Amino acid sequence: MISSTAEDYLKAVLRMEDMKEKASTSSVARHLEVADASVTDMLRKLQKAGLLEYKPYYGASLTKKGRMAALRILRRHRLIELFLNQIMGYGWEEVHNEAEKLEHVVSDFFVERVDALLNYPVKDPHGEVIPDARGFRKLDEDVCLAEAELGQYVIRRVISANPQFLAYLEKEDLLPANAFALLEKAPFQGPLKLLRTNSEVPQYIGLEVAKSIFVSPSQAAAASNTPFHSQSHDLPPQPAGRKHDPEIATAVSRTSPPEVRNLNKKKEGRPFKKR
Amino acid sequence: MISSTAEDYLKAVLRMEDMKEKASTSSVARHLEVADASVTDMLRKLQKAGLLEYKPYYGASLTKKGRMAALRILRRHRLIELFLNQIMGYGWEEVHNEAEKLEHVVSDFFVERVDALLNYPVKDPHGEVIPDARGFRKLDEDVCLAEAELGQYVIRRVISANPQFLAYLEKEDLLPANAFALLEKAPFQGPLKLLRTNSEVPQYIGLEVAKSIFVSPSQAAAASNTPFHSQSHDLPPQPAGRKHDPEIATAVSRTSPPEVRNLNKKKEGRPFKKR
DNA sequence: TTTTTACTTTAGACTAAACTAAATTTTAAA
DNA sequence: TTTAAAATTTAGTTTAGTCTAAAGTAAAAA
Repeated sequence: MISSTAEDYLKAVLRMEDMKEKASTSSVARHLEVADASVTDMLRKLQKAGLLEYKPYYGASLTKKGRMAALRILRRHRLIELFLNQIMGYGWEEVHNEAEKLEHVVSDFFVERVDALLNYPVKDPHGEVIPDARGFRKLDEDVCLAEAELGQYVIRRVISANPQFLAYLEKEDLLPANAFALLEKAPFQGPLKLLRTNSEVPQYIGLEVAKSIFVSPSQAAAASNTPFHSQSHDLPPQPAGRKHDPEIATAVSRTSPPEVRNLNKKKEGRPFKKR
Repeated sequence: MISSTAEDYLKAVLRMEDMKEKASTSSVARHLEVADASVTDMLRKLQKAGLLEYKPYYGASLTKKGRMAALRILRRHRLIELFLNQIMGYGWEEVHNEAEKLEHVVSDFFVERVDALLNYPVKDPHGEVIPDARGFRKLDEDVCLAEAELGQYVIRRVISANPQFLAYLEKEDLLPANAFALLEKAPFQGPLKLLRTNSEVPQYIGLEVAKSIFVSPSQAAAASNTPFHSQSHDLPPQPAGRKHDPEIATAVSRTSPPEVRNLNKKKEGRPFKKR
């Protein structure tokens, strides 16, 4: 049995591998807000359990077994986030912390129930892809807005667990699946000038904000309306080399949208954001 | 902060006090399936925290503070059970174990969301009363079927966490709110002969089974249809002596029934029981 | 090459929650 | 009233997860 603490470590290593960063002791420590020494300890335990390879002074990398365990938690986390948002009436900025707890506790039955209830969604409220039950996932091709050229874009995902930050983005209507034009980038870490599609007034956001937003170019009017279901044109061309990578899922067409309940949020009156 | 382990201890003591049993070290240990010595340890800690009075060799009793904490968990447990049953499509025999985990983990916001989603229910799927947010609860007047006289009854609650046992009761259609006549009681721990209202064939259940079922006499056709909402005639006459007992709730009339989703259960095909 | 800095590991200790075994207190029986 | 049995507490361990302080390693700067 993997403890929920261990699950958090695996998740952190997976996140870093996804970002193509080295999973060093200190970066894991920073992620989990524990002391470096605690990480060394745990990495050794996880290696003993066959969940990752760990070479002293060179950091860790997940084994197949560890990768599956991490993807299992990632799936739970993202399904639960969507569940909280769509069924329980949470705001998108509120889902992360609750999901962080539930993901370790809930039964597999619960998770599969949620999956069915939401009609087998492919993305969570932040635009992140939900791995399927076997750990497959189709990763979007996107770029960080902070590094993007001028042009037309669709927001793919937003990487942040900070409720205030997410609430700000919601206020600015910078949510996954929304389209906009990047008009200007001021020099010297200056702000970006954006124009949302179907909006007249341009808006300005700081570079730090842009660093958390990932986008893909929107050719013509191809922008998808919902972040929750894949469109076939989302599929990147299958790269040639990697035949059996469990994370490149075969395209599955999914149908009807999830049954969305229109609930109000806790500070009543504020209507539930329709996306 | 009260640990979830501590919460389990408080819940166990509350259950015993409800049953008018002494909360002795060994009985708590039996309930929680831990060693007696562990209980001694924990009771002392809980006393230090002001949650219960504990006299060595004579057992424990909850303080006001401890009682509130225990009722809070009880409320969570029962709301979550109903939530799993009504919204997540769990069978009534499946809800207990999942609720046992979730009750410690979920935020207050989640609990209040559930309460609202279920339209402020007063009973859980087993017929147990759900304390309100301030710890008030109106306890049903019921008797154990094993000790009941012959006559007409309504099932009030079923006390068991055993899924097989609960599945058996479901098969026999002995569920909270169902009405029946007790026709015979065979001597020497013999079986009971019942006739369910609107049924032709009598059924026989063992005395052990009857010990888990709590009933109240049904005068005429006064049987309530749903276990989830209080009927004003459920209210027992307010006892004279105890003016400020926080557990005797003032009667609150509650309206529309909860929105029930008709979901199928996991071993698909088996339709969700309508009550 | 040497030194400094940043990162990593080791060692030792702490807390919470559990356990077992032995000692003590209470209760019930002779 | 004494004694045996049952219940409870005490004492000493164990395990998981964390910490701090000190020491070691690697890489960058001088």
